[in-house]
Formats: sequence, C-alpha cells, structure tokens
Amino acid sequence: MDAALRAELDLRGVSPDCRQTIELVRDVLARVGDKWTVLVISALASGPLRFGALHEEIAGISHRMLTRTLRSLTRDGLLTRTPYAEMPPRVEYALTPLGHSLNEAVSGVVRWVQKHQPEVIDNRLAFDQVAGT
Amino acid sequence: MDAALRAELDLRGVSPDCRQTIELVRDVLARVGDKWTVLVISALASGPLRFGALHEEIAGISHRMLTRTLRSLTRDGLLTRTPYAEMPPRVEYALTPLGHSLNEAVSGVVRWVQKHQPEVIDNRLAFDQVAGT
DNA sequence: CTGAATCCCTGCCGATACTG
DNA sequence: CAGTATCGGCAGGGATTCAG
Repeated sequence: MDAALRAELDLRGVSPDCRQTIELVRDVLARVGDKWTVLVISALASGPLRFGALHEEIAGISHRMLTRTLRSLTRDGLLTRTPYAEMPPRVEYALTPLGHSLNEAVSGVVRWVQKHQPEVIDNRLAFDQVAGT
Repeated sequence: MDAALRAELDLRGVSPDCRQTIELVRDVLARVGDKWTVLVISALASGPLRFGALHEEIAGISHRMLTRTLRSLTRDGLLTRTPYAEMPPRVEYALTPLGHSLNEAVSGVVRWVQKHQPEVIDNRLAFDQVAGT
C-alpha cells in the first residue's frame, strides 16, 4: 500500500487542481486519528446507544467533546442520530453500514496495539536507558 | 474487537492499578493517530531513506516535526537510525520488523479511506446542505 | 546534511453555565 | 437529558537560528 498511499498523499509535482483531493484524504485520515473517534465507533459497534450511555461508556470524555465527536461522525455518515420527542428527551446513536466498515478497518490497528504494546514499552525504556547515560 | 477494545480501554470499575496499563494503550494508539507517523512509516515501507530524502518525500512536513517524529518512532522501536561518520553527515532510517507489522495494520485503514473517501465527502455536503437550511 | 533550541501563535479541549 | 456558547489554559507544530 505504501506506493498507493504515497501516490495519493505526495504533493510533489502534482497539479494544483489535484491538491484539493489530497487535502481531503488527509482530512478523512484525521478523522480516524482523532482522539475520540475510535472509542465512539467501537462503543457503538455492538449496538445503538443514547447520549448518556455513551458518556458513561467512554471513560474520560467530556460532555463537549462527545457532542462534537458525535456531530462530526454523523456529518461524515458514519452514524445516525435519531431523537425522540419525549420528556425528558432521548437521542439514540447507531453505526451506519459505513461506520461498521470503518470499525472493521480500524480493528486491525487496535489488535496491533494490543499485541505489540508491551514490546513498544520495552523499547522506550531501553531507549531512555541509553539516552539517559 | 469492540468488546476487546472496550475491555482494554474502558476505565469504569477497574482497579486503579490497572489504569496505568490503559493509559499505555491510549498512548500507543496516539502514536498511530499522530499527524505524521503514518506518512513516515509508509514512506519507509519500500526501503531505507536518509533524512533529506524523507523531507522531500513527505510533502509539507517541517524540519522540526520530521526530526521529532523520527526520534519518537526510533524510540518506540519502529525504525532504526544509522548515522555514517562522513562529511557531510548522512543518516539512514529504516523500518524494523515491528515497524513493518504496524505498516501492514495501518494499511487497512488507509485502504478504507481511499475507498470510502468520496462517500464521506458526499455525506458531508449533504449534511451541510440540510444544516444550512 | 542532521538535529537541537528558542520563539510564538493557533486551535484543541476541558470546565462551566445556560437553553429546550 | 441533550445540546450550545463562552472562556481560558496549554500543547502542537511552524519558522528560524545555532551547533556538530
């Protein structure tokens, strides 16, 4: 994929007209790299949840950030927002098929992290050991 | 993976002793989410490159950020740094096996972006259309 | 050619308070 | 309960300069 990726992302020598497309790719990639996106997606992977439930489910996320993340994910078509006109109000969020597909793609990275995390930690310690000499 | 991910990342009701582990997982995930990490990894996927070459290859990265990214990736054991005592100096960076494995994991996400990016763009336009009413 | 250090500014994000 | 608006701290990252 490296060649393909660079073909998409490399800005050198491409027509100015094409740069806009590249910006967009970066943009979509940034969505995945977002601090909370992955957590929200994975929280919804097993089924729809309402706002409050998500807030409990995802430890450490602030009210504000959950709102923003949900809004932008909805905007991207990764999840649906369905409000119920009740009292008190209730809003349910659910993954779209697109959202599910992203979840699957991301799961590979999550598994990598789970598998190799100890190794990375060790490497950091070893590195700092040498640097600290 | 959703269950597994939440099992790893969810902070509710876990012993304080375990939270440290969770912090580390987030930490490693952040490495992947870093703005430049993926680009550097993919640039090196096809073979070793020296600092200057990377700087050309990765459009838009600043001198400072390339240095920092390379250093932290080296620290994580994702790539090796081999300086040559010449004049002028030359330093080559190459992916380690661990780095290659990460590259493969990430490639799934990159492919997802490449495939679904147009769809996401459309969704955004449609969303803004309605919102702008 | 690499890379470390400094300066500085922008934008993210948490806390808080207020609407429906 | 769900969402918006405002403020403020602080970190990311670019430009520049100095060193080996």
